[in-house]
Amino acid sequence: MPSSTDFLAHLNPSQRRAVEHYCGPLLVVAGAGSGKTRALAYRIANLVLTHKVDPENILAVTFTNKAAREMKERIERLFAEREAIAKHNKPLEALAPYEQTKIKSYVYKTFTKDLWIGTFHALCGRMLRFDIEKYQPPSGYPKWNRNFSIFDESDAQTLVKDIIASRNYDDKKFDPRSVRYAISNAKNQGQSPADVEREQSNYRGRVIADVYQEYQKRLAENNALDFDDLILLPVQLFRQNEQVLAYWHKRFRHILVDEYQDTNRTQYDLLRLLVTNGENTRQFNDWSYRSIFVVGDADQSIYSFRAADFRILLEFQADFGDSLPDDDTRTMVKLEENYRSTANILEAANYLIENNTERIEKVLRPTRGSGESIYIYCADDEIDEAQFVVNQIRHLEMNNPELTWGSFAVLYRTNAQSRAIEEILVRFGLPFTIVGGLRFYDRKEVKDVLAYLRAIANPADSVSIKRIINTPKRGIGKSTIDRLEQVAAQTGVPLWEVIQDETSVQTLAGRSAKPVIAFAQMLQTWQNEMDSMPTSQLVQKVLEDSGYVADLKAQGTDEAEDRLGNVQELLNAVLQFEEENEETNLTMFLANASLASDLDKTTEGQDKISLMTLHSSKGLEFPVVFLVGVEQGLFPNFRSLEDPAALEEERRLCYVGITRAKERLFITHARERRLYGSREPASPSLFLAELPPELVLSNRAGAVPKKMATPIRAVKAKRAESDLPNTHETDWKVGEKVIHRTFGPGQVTHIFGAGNKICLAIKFPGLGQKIIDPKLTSLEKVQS
DNA sequence: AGACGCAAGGTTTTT
DNA sequence: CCTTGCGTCT
Repeated sequence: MPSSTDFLAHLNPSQRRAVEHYCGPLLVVAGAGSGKTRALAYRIANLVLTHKVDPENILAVTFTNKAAREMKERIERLFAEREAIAKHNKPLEALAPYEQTKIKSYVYKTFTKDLWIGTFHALCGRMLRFDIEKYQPPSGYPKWNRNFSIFDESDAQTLVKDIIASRNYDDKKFDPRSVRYAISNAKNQGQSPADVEREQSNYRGRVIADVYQEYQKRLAENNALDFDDLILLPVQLFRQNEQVLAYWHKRFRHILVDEYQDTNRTQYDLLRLLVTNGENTRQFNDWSYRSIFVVGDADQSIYSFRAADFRILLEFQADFGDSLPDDDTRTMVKLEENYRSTANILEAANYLIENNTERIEKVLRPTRGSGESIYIYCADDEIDEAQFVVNQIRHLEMNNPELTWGSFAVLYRTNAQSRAIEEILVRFGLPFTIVGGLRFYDRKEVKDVLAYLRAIANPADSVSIKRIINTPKRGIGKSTIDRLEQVAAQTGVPLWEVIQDETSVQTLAGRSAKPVIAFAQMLQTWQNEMDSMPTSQLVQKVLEDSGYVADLKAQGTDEAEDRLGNVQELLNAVLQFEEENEETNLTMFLANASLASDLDKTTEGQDKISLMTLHSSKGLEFPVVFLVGVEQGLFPNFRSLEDPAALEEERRLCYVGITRAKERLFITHARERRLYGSREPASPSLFLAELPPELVLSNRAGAVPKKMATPIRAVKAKRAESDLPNTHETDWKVGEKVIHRTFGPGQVTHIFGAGNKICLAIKFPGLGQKIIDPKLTSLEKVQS
């Protein structure tokens, strides 16, 4: 009979140390591709299996919903495998489907159901559904209740804009975006409006504090929270209510946090409160049956603009640990073995990140062969760049049977850069998908339907009511809405109650009274029905009763057709949510929808070329990666050029990009780029100069003697490929001697491909074998 | 109340 | 260049 800890055998010593950690603090410094997700999943399994920890006592924080889902699946699989062996002495997949299902449902009921795994926001939202009514808001604010709405960024933005307008602040001086940003920042540092005013005691500080305070009051009046509140409110609640804190402290004895470098102050405060039960002592040391286990990589901290602070990671040992130096400490483990990328790619990444000052010393150790060189392509402009990328993809896909479209990723600094690439991909008819961009839940029609649902679940949500009161058109105009709202504000009665009162509506709305009353009645009917039918059924009813779908159908345009499709997709999302979760209700679905992101949908198995920003690529990996637009001012972005800390963050972003590649990495930059319409000259990014030259091939002048750096220009000149010298299969013979402009003399050992789509394997004395495409690199034949 | 036209502004964005 | 938002016109 295999022991319950058999799975530990596959781990390297560092991973094993991490996974076997039981009580006390542990910082796992995990480089890219070092198996950290695995370590997290295994440790959770090990806590339950070896240390008999009740799953209820485990809290695991991930950075995306997708990561949470994958973690759950991984743990479920681990348990199921073990269960299969224990019960039937066979691996899981050797069992009949019926037995497999039985085991999986047993595993779910006894282990994974009670684990709390999710993002900070999802987990805090869940805690608040229990305890938000115990929170005492500042005086003058109404209390929140468990049906609270979650306002997304655009809701928040609109609210700030309204407030700035209503208080007659100059919106030139106080751009709603930057004010919203300042408020968000304050919340993420745990600062109240008063704190903001104290810290910034000039006019601007006073205005921001004033808007912040009013903003918070309006959120309370709408029984709504923004993303930041989801974390901040539990922190404040824990500080004001010992019993509530004690409950959660006792419950979550083992806390695990992934991507710890991206934690902000408020999230840190939350963790600290949960771990220490609010003890003030700097050195908390009652670690019986308790642990805090964080995993992160300061070199991959790329969200400081969202108030993430990787110094929290750097300070972990001072906060929770023994503060001993690296070699002696028992509270830090480094995972440095990389299982993802070739040695060349890793060396380039290591070499680049060495240029940063603020970091924990760490190198990625390769476990694989050296692989291909990194190729840097200097393009004429963004169109040439896109052509190069697409040509390379077609060429590689054709000549490497193991590569499919899904093996390729194109990564860029800004979303706008996807355009040029898209156009060329469309022209060649290649399948691709753009990850990120406009979220499904941000589409107008989806937001409309969600606003209906929010208004039903949370009548206090006036923002949602205003959104839908005249959508579709019911003849309720702006002036009517303004009047109703004014009365609501002046009498302190929520908008929802004002429109419920027929006599008030009659006097206020005049001609529009009828439709307002009809709307209010419709809303009330839905509210009464909400608990007596499944959410999916309610949604269907709302879509019909409201006339929303009928209105879209009546429009009959292509756009309306698209929107109908999205509305249908939303209904599918409700159905799927009901299937995946045992007990669901409207509020739970809405919370889920508010916290969902475009990055959560799985792209695996789609077999499409992925286009995304560098930020979105974190945590992913691809056999072939193209890093495009690597130019000074674009990447690093011009806003970072003056600020050393910001520049280091850009460098980490570059590091993230490089380490996404498993087999091959291409980096491109253009001499000239269209920017807001005009053509701007562009120069290569300083990061290019920070890559080890001996690992890089390039068509650029400067990297090599000038006169030889020409062959790619020939492609540019629209010459047929067959016209290029020495690019056809028949031009080459195994054993031929050549001179490469970077590697020097070498000998051809293999010819791959056929016709003019070929690659040569060339052995360079002292450098080993490299695979070279004669179309991309100048090779001089040596007569022997 | 709604459509249309012009002006302004445009890093990244897990939640 | 392209999107978004606001203001004016009907």
